[in-house]
Amino acid sequence: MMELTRKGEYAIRGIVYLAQQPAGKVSLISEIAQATEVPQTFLAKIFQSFAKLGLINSSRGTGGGFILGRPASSITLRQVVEAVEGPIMPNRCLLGTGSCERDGHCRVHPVWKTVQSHVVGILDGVTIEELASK
Amino acid sequence: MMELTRKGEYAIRGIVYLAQQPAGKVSLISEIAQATEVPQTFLAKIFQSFAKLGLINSSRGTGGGFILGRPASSITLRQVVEAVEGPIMPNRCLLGTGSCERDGHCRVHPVWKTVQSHVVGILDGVTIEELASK
DNA sequence: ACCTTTAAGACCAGTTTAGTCTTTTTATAA
DNA sequence: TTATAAAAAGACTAAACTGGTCTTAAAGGT
Ligand code: SF4
Ligand code: SF4
Repeated sequence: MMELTRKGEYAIRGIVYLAQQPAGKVSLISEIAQATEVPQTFLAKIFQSFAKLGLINSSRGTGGGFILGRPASSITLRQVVEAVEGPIMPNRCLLGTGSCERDGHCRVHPVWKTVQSHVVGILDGVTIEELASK
Repeated sequence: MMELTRKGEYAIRGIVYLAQQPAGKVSLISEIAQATEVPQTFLAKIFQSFAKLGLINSSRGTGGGFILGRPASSITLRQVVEAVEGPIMPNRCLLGTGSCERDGHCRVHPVWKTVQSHVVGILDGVTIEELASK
């Protein structure tokens, strides 16, 4: 239960690799894919999601590639995971009112809410900078 | 991310219903399915998993049905969820050594371990008795 | 015998996962 | 201005998983 998909795992590996590069260095997707042992075309998709959210900046053409969009210390593990896997949501009823007609009197509902806030708290407490340090 | 499946949701509803019945009362799968708004044949499968683990007792024939296998206070939400969804496992590398060759130096690994232990702790801290009280 | 009830397992449509492949766009360099 | 380099976009796919259904078998009661 609650397993991270390959996409999430690869996403973390990819952005951590970026954070480990010297400041200002632009990395090619081919280079990142090889270093992180992730299929290149799949990683490219993942990085597109990051770029849309501003987590990384991309540039095309000769000398192009990827670079962190903001300091590694301001990117949390939660942001990376949610960028590719969607919000952390242990049960459907946490989305909003009306998603389950039982949620008024349901005793299980608050348990899932607790789980959600704990997991969010843990992942928000870890930055990519911390993960990148060796 | 981390969403409980229908099977897990239905499993909880079903066993909580059983716990809400008067002591000694045997419930039919048709009755439970109707009360919990779960497809009957699907719920039957779920209850088979419970029976194998001893969480509930089943008997066939006239007068048969399902009854809790042990006190609701000694069944935790974790046991119920894991019975149908498998172990709580945020990432593959938590299964055992060797599942990821990076786990020695990996900084992400301990984060998933923390997530796992928190979620397990929360779900183990909730009994079906608590969920069944009205 | 006959009826009731769960057990077991085959089956299935739809969705998601984990990618691949091709074409297009943008940027640099000769 | 042409060639080259690189990411972006999107179509496509096989395999697995989800959320069930259906049929037959087994066990128990009358
Ligand atoms: S029954 Fe309770 S836990 Fe289940 S979806 Fe509804 S509100 Fe959430
Ligand atoms: S978190 Fe680290 S140890 Fe776990 S699968 Fe990812 S790289 Fe491997």
